[in-house]
Amino acid sequence: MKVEQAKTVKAERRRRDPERTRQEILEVATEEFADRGLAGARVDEIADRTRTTKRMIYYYFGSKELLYVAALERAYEDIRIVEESIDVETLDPVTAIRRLAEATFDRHEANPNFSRLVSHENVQQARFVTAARGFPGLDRPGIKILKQVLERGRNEGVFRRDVDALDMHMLISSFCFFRINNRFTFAANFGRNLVEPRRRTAYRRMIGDVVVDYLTSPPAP
Amino acid sequence: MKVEQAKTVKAERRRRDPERTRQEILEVATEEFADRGLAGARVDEIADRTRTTKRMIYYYFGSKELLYVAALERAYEDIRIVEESIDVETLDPVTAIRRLAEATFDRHEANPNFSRLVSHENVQQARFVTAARGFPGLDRPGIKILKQVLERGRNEGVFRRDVDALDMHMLISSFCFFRINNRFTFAANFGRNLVEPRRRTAYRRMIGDVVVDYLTSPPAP
DNA sequence: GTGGGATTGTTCCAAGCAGTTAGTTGGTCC
DNA sequence: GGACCAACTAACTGCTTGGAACAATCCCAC
Repeated sequence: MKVEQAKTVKAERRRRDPERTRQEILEVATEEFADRGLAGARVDEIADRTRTTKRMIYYYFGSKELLYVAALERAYEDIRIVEESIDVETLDPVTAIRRLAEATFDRHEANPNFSRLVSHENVQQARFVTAARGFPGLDRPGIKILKQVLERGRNEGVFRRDVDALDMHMLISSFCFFRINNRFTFAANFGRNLVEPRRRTAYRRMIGDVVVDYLTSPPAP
Repeated sequence: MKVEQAKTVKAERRRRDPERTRQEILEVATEEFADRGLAGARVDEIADRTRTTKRMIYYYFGSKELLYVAALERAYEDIRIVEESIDVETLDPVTAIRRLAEATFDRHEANPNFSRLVSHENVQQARFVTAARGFPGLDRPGIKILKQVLERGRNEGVFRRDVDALDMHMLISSFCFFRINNRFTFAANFGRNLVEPRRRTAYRRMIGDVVVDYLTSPPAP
């Protein structure tokens, strides 16, 4: 079915469009690498699922590794774009932090390939995230916003003082990441589908509650 | 250096010891698979790092995949052993849940290869955790304990009522898992080493606080 | 139009790798 | 002391796969 389609499209081509070819390779590669990792992915397979040939992959990206890095970079960019769409400044800190948590939650949900690529990276000790110097922005804008909100909360006396922005980011990310990334083994081990639409809202609220409850509790002596 | 050592040991051998050979293969394989995943791992490499040969791997385990499954199974067993060492029954619910969170935290810290293997599994959609039917115990004992503690807390009126044991397990695991598993990309992106001994205690307390604060807050209307 | 750089297609190869074949050795039981 | 078998070794095989060679074709500037 899919193959048939692909073939049909393939037939009516031979119009030049470098940008589109590049994009298409990148898209297929992202999926393939997310699926199987750098070692598991097959360049031939990527080529077959594209409207172009293996030659083009090497023409545009040079090597399998460089293609992988390109896919990684794109994934990081994609996930960062949504970041600043919240008008955090006008909200009270408690609502603001909840919104931020929910935004992270949605982002992970919308971009499952991101988690999987990151997973692969970690498994090989972030060899390529580290290697690609000048890697897109380091997520910093998101952290800055977080920092501001935390500070306002502390100044207003509603947030505890013993957490910083990176800790908060970690708490939020871990929950969102785990829910997407580990849904398979979780389902296999406990028979619960973490991603089920029915549960989505509940978990979204849950991470919001977790964050708010934690931040608004006084630290233990 | 390492190679030298290995060679020396290799020289003084040819004593038969099947059980030990099996164990040694399994140990090296666990590391190799955790490092590189099923696709990335090399059977030759595993053999080289053992005091035995590739043929033995096939002799004892049959195939690369079966060896992988064996390693996975062992990892799950290892992580489950520590589980019941807490005398949760005698503690008040708040302390008990904190202890449970800390135990999970310690377990992940002590067993980083577990997280990595699980990560690989998820990346390939838990093909093998699912395949190996009768997979060791489904973590259930841990969940049962959690359930009891939550129930007692609810009965005593200190815990909120809108969370169940699996949700709690997920919240706790996600934090502990992320800290170990994503430490590399986190360090690369934010320059913070999550695993640094200096921070260990802080994060251990943090997950305890998070859990307790969340559970003891009244749910939003 | 046409020359030449930018793209795309086809074919092949050498290395890498899972898995095998064919045999050897050590130990145990009689 | 030798028969038998589980445990072991080494060398090999054939397939897969990243990558490169070598053309062919397109299309824009002039």
